[in-house]
Amino acid sequence: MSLHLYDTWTRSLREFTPLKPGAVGLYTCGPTVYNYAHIGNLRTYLFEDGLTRVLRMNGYIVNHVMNITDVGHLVSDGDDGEDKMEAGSRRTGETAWTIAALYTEAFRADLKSLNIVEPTTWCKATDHIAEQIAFIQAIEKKGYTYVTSDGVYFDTAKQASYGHLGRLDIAGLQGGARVDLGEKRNATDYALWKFSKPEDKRQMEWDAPWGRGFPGWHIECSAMAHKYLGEYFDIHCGGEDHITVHHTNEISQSEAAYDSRLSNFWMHGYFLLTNDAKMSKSAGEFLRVKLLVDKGYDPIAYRYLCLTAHYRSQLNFNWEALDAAQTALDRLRQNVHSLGAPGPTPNAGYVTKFIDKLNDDLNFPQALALAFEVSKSDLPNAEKKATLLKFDEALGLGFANWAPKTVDVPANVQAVADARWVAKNAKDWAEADRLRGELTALGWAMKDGKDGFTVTPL
RNA sequence: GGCGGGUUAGCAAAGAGGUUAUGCAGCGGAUUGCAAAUCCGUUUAGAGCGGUUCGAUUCCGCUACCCGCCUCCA
Repeated sequence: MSLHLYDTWTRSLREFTPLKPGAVGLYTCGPTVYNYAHIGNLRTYLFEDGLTRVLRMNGYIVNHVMNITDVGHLVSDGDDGEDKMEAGSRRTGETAWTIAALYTEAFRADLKSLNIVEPTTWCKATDHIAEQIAFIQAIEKKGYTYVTSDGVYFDTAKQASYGHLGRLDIAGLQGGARVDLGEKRNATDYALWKFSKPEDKRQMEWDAPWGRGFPGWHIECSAMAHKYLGEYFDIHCGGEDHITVHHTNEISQSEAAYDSRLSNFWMHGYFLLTNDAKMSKSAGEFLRVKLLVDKGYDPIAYRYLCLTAHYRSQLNFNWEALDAAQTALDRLRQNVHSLGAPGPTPNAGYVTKFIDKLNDDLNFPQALALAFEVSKSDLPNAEKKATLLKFDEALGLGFANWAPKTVDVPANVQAVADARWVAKNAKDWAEADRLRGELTALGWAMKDGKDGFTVTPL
């Protein structure tokens, strides 16, 4: 089947056809680099990585743009909280610029550890201040802005189309508003430009026609997506939380400036839950890839775990599930490795079936199940291997480069093992068992094979 | 308060109106001097109540519970 993707804009599955034949313009909302990414954040990037891999498998050239938010993202409460970068700076004593560089590098290392293909273009908000100011001016020219004592705001009441993506019920919103409006005219109005307060002594601030300050959060994505992908491109992605506010406002800005809803498809990855609650940076558990590694897991096991659930379902993380993923991954890799050299062509029937599953809105759980079916099938080894390597172009589990870990065996351990092998072959079971005990005491396990043995640390 | 999603076996999690999801764990067997690994087989399902249907875990309704967004957020 041809590629079908779920579009949040229409709330339905739609056939994907690129706006320009053969090429796909993709924008994915990147991290705010004020802290490390947790594995919940990374689930969304894994979903987007799966998407780009499937697009490429369908033969498209993907122009993937991801932003780095290094300014303007406020800590709390609507539009009057503290800037996250400045807060991070105060917390650590480093400059805001150093913080941004540090966490950007950490983020890229996390992506790499999960075998996520990097975007073709990275763009930083602070490198595009001029574009953002120009974008705000375009919106201003159309008459959608107003100025308060603390910034320039978008007047959402003037935009009849506002809120379609999130299916916002504006009246209902106002009834339950939890945030003080301040000088904002409407609950849904949002900041385009914020003025520096003299007492804040900001490290990141710029001159603009309305006054010295910094850009609002939503404007960076609209401005940079516009710059790198044009007024209307194929797919825009982010986490499910972006549906009602961030993406709604990106669309709002773009419709105001140049009458475009920015992207043909809007896709959203759903949250990772821990203990049946959202994992968040501001509260509760904060699991980083580093913690998984410290606990002895391969980061790819986390990737595997994410593949077992559909991107539009929330995934409930627990350690038992990660254990299961690690074990399954190890066995699958070992199996693929043991198949030897791949043949020239994968099995066409299985590949078609595989792509069909992925083309049905990225059904990775079923695609993965198919990988197990192939692994257990009676295809010749070379063809089986070629097929599974082909699958891995989408799965990204790194089959091609994986090999069992080789360990250096200390000479004394090797000597005991050799002695036990001799005893075993002489059917001297008492001696063989005694030497096995000796190896255990040394911290090593010995596994007998048909023609030899292996020793591994316990 | 408004809007949206969910409830599947021990755990995680899919599809499909009637035919084994899958993985991990468990259990049984083969193999092994014993182990380990591997292979084969296999037990546990679909919140409750009602409706539609020859047939529903799958469609519809109600109830209960859970989660997300509406506020920084992946």
